[in-house]
Amino acid sequence: MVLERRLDYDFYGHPVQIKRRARSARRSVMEAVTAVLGGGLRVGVILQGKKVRDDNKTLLQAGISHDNQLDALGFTLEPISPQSPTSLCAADSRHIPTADKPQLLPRYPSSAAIHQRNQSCSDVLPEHRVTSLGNLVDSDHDSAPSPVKTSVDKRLADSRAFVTVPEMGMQALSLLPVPQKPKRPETVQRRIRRPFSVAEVEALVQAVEKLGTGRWRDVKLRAFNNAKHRTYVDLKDKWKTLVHTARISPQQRRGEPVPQELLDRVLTAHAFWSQHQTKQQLNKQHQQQQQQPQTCLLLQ
DNA sequence: GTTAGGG
DNA sequence: CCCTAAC
Repeated sequence: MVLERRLDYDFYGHPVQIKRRARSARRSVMEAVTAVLGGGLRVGVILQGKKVRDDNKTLLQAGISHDNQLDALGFTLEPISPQSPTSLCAADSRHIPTADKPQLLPRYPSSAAIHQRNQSCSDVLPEHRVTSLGNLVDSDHDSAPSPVKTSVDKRLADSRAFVTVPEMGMQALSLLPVPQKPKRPETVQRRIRRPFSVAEVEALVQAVEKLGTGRWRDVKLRAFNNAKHRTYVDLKDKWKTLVHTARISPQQRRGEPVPQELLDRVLTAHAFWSQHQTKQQLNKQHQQQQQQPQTCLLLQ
């Protein structure tokens, strides 16, 4: 179910169409609601007098029986704790400057979100050197400054309002109008961009040369086990761009130049493992074709 | 949770 | 980087 389409932008400011599905819906709703309320409130859900904290838990897990009517639905509006680290890192301001007043619209609607995303709040990374061929890429200085753990226990005490809506059923609630166009859909926290250093590229190339292009989990564990901000998906993506970079003319490349020697190794490894994958697929097909007659014989 | 690709 | 269908 495609909920909406919004304009996003890639690194170079080119508009990109992104399909947003149910998984992203909750973030959007939270942003819209908080925007309407002025950005100074957080929204909690209350069912049958019990506060629903963990969205991943079922109502039953939250201690709420399901055999009752969902007529005891309510919500809380609480001020965001002033202790919450609402400050943003410098690298976070990627959005186009407008007349908006960011101070009135905190990027983080909840402290939980802050804890999830704080990792991205480190600034430009200092360059680090490769010391050995093993786990050369570490992330000690990459990891973001540890956030201040705000106590969430006093949130209930800070509640300013508690409203129940017994008349409103689930259906009506789901139809509550949501602002069609939040001022800045871009408010969805996105990981800060962290260009791969030459050292990282070196580590990636060496790992792929050894493991191939279909085991990114292992590549991550092998060469980026200490780089928390580099997921195996990131490594897969980086390899893709490396192959592309190696194929285009040096004049078209941007960013910190990658030594040609590395790019050559990229192409070599890419070619090698491509054939490797093709061979394996052929073997697979041959095995299947050879098994077919056997099963036929067995059936006869 | 991983892989693999398009966006 | 993000998003997600497939596995």
